[in-house]
Amino acid sequence: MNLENTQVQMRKGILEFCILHIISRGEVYASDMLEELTSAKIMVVEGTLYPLLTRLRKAGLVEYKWVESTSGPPRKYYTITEEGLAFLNSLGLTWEELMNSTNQIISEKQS
Amino acid sequence: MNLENTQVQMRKGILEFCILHIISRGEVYASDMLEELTSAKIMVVEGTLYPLLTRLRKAGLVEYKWVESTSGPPRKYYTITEEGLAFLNSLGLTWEELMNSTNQIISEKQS
DNA sequence: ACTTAGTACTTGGCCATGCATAGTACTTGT
DNA sequence: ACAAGTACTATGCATGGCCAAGTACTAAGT
Repeated sequence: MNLENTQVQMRKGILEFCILHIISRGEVYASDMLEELTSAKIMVVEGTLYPLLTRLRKAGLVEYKWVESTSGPPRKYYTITEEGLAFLNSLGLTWEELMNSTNQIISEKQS
Repeated sequence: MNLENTQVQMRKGILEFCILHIISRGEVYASDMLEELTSAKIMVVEGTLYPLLTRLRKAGLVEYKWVESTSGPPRKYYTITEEGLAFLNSLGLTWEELMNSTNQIISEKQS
């Protein structure tokens, strides 16, 4: 029951939401996402991101195509699917509700 | 990869935060917490709450005392400890940061 | 007295997910 | 050739929410 562990738990589910959103804005590959997540101070490592992308693809929420790179191996560029967009919308609502609920609770004063 | 599942994931970690906060506001027992969480639209069931309370107690973040009830079996009334208060403060910061980070990402427009 | 219903708490096992770690494959620079 | 950098893959672990079943105590009905 340490702080770091709880922080990890808080990120669960949110990550999926954030990544779907990033992909929905245009073609990106893994390193793009890592960069954006890091700049938003959401720490993510490869070992988390890649399996998640695989899950999203298997669920039909995203697709990818191989694109040759001028430096290094080819990259998987991801795009969101129709189904992914619908899912993203639902997640947006869920996030809104969760934020409201939590803020409602922590704004209650001592009774 | 269904919606309900992701909603569960999003709640992870947040729950701990919410419950600690509720306890910090005064003595409560499990049903009080369930009621408040439900009224804030955070769905929680017994099988989730009781193990969590046990974890919090083992970690020294909360304490409880048995109190006789006029109707039904005695109840465990929980209070927060010094250590729990400190932990709660850290979680508050973490929640703030997570909200900011997530909102930063989902507010980015199509590039 | 016995049964039924309601309340409070407990326990064991399942599953999804983030993460650590190690490994593969390709390209470029020296 | 070799090293370094980049991109992706695979395995196994720990955490924690949830389901389901169970225990224990009290109060009300007959």
